[in-house]
Amino acid sequence: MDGFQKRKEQKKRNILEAAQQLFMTYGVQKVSIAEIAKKANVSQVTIYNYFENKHSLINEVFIYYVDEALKEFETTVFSDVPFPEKIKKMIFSKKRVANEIHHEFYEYLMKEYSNDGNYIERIYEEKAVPYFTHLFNEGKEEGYLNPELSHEAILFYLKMLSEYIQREDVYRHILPLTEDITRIFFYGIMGQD
Amino acid sequence: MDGFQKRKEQKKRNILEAAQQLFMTYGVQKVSIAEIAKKANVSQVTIYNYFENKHSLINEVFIYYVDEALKEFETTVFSDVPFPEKIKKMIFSKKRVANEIHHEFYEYLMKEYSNDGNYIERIYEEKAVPYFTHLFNEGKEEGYLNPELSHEAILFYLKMLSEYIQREDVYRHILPLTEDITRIFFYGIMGQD
Amino acid sequence: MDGFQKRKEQKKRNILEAAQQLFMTYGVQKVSIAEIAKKANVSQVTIYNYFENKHSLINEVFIYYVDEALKEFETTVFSDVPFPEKIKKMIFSKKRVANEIHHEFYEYLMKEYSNDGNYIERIYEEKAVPYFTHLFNEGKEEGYLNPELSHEAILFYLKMLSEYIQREDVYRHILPLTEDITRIFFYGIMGQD
Amino acid sequence: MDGFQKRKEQKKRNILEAAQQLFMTYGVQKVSIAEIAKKANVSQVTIYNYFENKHSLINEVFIYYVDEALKEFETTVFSDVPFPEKIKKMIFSKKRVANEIHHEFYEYLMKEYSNDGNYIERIYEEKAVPYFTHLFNEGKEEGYLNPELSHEAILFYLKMLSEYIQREDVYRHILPLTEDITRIFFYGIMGQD
DNA sequence: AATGAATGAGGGTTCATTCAT
DNA sequence: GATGAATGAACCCTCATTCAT
Repeated sequence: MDGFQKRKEQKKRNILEAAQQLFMTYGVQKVSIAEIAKKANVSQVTIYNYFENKHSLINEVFIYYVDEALKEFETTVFSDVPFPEKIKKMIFSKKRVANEIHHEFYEYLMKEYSNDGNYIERIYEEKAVPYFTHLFNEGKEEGYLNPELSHEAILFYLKMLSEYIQREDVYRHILPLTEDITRIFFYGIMGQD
Repeated sequence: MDGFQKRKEQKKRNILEAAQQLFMTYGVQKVSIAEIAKKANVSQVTIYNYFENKHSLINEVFIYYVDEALKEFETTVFSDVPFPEKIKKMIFSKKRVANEIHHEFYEYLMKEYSNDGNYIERIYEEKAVPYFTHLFNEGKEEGYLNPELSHEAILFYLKMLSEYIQREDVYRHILPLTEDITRIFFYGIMGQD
Repeated sequence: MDGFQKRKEQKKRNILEAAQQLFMTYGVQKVSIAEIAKKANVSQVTIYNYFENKHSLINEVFIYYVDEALKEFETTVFSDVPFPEKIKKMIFSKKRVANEIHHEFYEYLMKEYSNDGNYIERIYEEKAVPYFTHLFNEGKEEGYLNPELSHEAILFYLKMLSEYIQREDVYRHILPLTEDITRIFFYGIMGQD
Repeated sequence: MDGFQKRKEQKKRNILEAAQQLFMTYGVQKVSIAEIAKKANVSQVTIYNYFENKHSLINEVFIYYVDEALKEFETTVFSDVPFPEKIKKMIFSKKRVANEIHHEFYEYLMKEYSNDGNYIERIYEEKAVPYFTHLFNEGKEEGYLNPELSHEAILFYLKMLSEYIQREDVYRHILPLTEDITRIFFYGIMGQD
């Protein structure tokens, strides 16, 4: 890729990142193309040179986002730390992790253009699920996971937790509860005697 | 309250309910005043006669909604069923329960008009928290709750679970996992021997 | 129809007429909603309150236009003047006559929304054609029309002539030719001896 | 002209022809510079290297078009067929002939940039009119033309007919009427006894 | 109190045209 | 000379809100 292409890619990435930030802060619908253009320091039309329309942009932001999250997730899963640490990291990492798909994006795509969502979902199944399987098997071998539990149920909790914690309004409130939340995840509200 | 007032109240309630339904189906931003007016069989201006502006309407819908949820919650807490049943009901009831505040409403109010949210929050604290305390004490007495856990942490899980499950897209996928999810909530992913 | 309705109708007519004039002067595409609004002394949105979108407006202008032309045409056909006079009037009347459908309108509707055109065409066939038949029969009886000629061919000339003459740029140039043009229509370029 | 110049000329012609085709199919206004560039396989800027702006391009396309038509016209006029055949050919040739100037082009130039039109008109007068004179004299000599008729009036009919028939929507409908239309042109609607 | 009518502000999108390489 | 990238202006249309009855 020559310098020309490179700069183009860079600009596209700028737009994507500006859009991503704004989308996450204000929601997809509230953000206008004009705002994104301003934040990315380009004209509105430039955005249209890179993306067919707003929906395309949203879609690409979404893919960009999921890709980045997947990478981070992979790193965590194959890192050299004990199982509980991995779990903790996945739950509380304020950085986005793969098992979490921001709610509004998802709903938006699902509702408005239901077919596109499937594409995302497919990628997700193909890439993320194997990582989870790996992780859960590790957990079981080390005795941290009740082998009778279905992967789906555990996954459900993980997704829910990390997605929920991702939310600004939530995150602020639960920082002091970190320990207890982890405990509940591992031992339940009943705890162990 | 005379018949006049009564009819007036009724009309207001019509508007609130029309708005609520539309908000929940399409999201707050996607719903226009015109649509609400149509669904409530009134003119747009009539809505402005009852509510200062769209935000006021959203706010009142929100309050209306929380009130209804609180009532339902109260019924559950003081009902004559075992503790685990109550928990299950709170988590999986597809009907709205008080510990759950619909995501988009909440975010909307928080983000756009952060002061108003406090009002809601205050009501919430004053009414809902005591119910929770009652519930959790009952749980502890009956040995279902690890007394070392903070109420906040348990509450966090409850809210998260019920809110998350409320989502259409989630609900469909986790019905078969009901048992496991409850189990994790009570005993954690590690389970008990 | 009460005064309320009446004023509404009047306003709609204002918009239609403003639009019609602009369309005829500058062509359908060159005219913006803003211009029409300005000329009709209303806001842009008011136009959208009366017409679904620009295409709807064009369509209604078109119908309005055809209707008026039909009325005028009817008057001419059943008026108490000799056949050649009627023909002359139909050809040279700078006012629009029914056998003429402005080119750009027609092309626009045909090209962009080909189904709508059929509706117009149907009305046209049902209403205009009988008038023409009446006129042509009169012409034949009085010996002004070669009975061997098909109605279609004569109609073709009539439409063509009046539509063509309607054009500003053409009209200016052919005023002095009126007599000859009529002559050619009746007797052809060969003339009669 | 060296090979360099030649290639340059070729490129310019490519652009002109691409533009002409698009203009005739979709109308002048509907065609964007981007589309022309795509069809001519050049960049948008290249078009601006050859033509000052869109209007210049339209203008040159127009001239290009008239030139081609003139050539064709010349061929017809001086061809070795009887007068009536020439006339028929000029009227019904679906190929463009010189006495016809495509409506939209003409209107566009006349309306938007009325001064330029004169230039075209001048060329037209200087080149086309002599051909017509030649043709009409031939017609008179052979007894096909009423010598009392002004050339202008006959020309008017010719232009009108060929231009009108050029229109897609018209052409389809009048094919079966060819004979009658010619007859009317020669003998009028009254016919001859 | 209720409504039909009207509107200013703003959103997404397109286009002719220019900049920079 | 040729191009990819960038843009200001304009267009169609929507929406929360107000006016006038």
